[in-house]
Amino acid sequence: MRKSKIEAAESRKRVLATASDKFLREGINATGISDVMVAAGLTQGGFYRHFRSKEHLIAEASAAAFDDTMAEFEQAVSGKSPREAIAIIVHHYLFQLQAEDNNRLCPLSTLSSELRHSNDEVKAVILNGYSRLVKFLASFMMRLDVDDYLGLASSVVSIMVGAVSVSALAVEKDAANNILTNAEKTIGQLIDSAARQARPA
Amino acid sequence: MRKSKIEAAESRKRVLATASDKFLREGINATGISDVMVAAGLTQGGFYRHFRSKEHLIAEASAAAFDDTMAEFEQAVSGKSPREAIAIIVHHYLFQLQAEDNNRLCPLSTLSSELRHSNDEVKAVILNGYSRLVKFLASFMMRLDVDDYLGLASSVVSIMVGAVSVSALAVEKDAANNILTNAEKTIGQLIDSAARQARPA
DNA sequence: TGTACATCAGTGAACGCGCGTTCACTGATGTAC
DNA sequence: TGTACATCAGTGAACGCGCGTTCACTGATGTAC
Repeated sequence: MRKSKIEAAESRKRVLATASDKFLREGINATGISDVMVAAGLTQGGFYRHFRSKEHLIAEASAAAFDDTMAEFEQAVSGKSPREAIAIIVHHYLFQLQAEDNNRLCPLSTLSSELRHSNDEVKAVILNGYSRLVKFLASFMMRLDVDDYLGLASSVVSIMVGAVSVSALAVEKDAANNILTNAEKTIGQLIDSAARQARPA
Repeated sequence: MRKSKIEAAESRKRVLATASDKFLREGINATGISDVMVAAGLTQGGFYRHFRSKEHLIAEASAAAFDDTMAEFEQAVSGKSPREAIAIIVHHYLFQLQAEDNNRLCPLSTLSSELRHSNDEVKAVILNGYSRLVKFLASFMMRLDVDDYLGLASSVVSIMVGAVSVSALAVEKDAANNILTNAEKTIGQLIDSAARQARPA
């Protein structure tokens, strides 16, 4: 039954990707080890060859989710102007649950309250992802000569996370879209006014 | 062992208040029926005299939490000018977890992702609470002649919810305060510019 | 290169535990006469 | 107003279930000679 090191590494990746997907889509508490392993084409007993505990899986799966999200963003904005890049990121982020190919959800919005009581390692992973997103947005704001680009980026991420979190609870689709559209508009105004403020010297 | 109707009603209220507090502070999944009942001075078997299921308790406890939050806000802003009122609400909301007497947390920030997979009744309660908060804020913005007061209020709530959600995951207190302070500053700018825009005719 | 043995990825069953829920019971309260 | 009975708030033990984790085992892979 033993598999080669290459196969084992592939198994690990598959488990991680499956877990990440299931955690984001169905929630951490609702997703059991057995669910993940079976969906990854293995049996639950094998889990502990790859991860010490569910807590460790959560940490690694969250990190992987951020990696994927950031990679997708980086690809989506390549060659775009700072303004376009920001608009693309914001739109992608806000409508991540509405998109048809919604295969990249962000743990910040989707798992926040479920992670509030996990250990510091997991929290650190999530906050690190938050920082990466803030810095990524801030880099484009800097190129727009925004004064406090880190502060603004932080607030923009807060709006996005809040809007996605709340909209995910809306039973009616219109209510969700309304929240997200408002957030997008407000962010647009924030960028405009910060960029305009900075321009005249 | 039977208690009078008055005592029974008091028991129910006590269970509800205890549940609300424990859910917000320790999480819904981490809080068992037995935890709630014992903390309320009863035994777990009695729970089902008052509530049909945990799901129903969650719905009622969330509604109660919103009632309390809104009641506290209304009291805190009585007699204040619209600008002051908004500033007070925003500050109270943002620093709800940092406050020493943090006995009134908002389910929107604290339970969002845990509630994403509950039934429509629970979701409706939460979204209703969201609407109340938005309308409450909007009422003061209207008095500041803000054009799209509902839209702005919606975005302000999104910022607040996002900032509190993310800050709750920060291991270092400075990081949390930074996120919250940025959010507060950005909201201030939004209000200022929306109120200024509206003034000149 | 071929052989002998150790390793270990993966299996499938079992374990212990805590959860939400049910239930038979108690005895004070409420109600009908 | 007093009495007899039904009601039902609360108790405490039990139930069934699913969870995270452990474990003995298998047999292909890796390694040492």
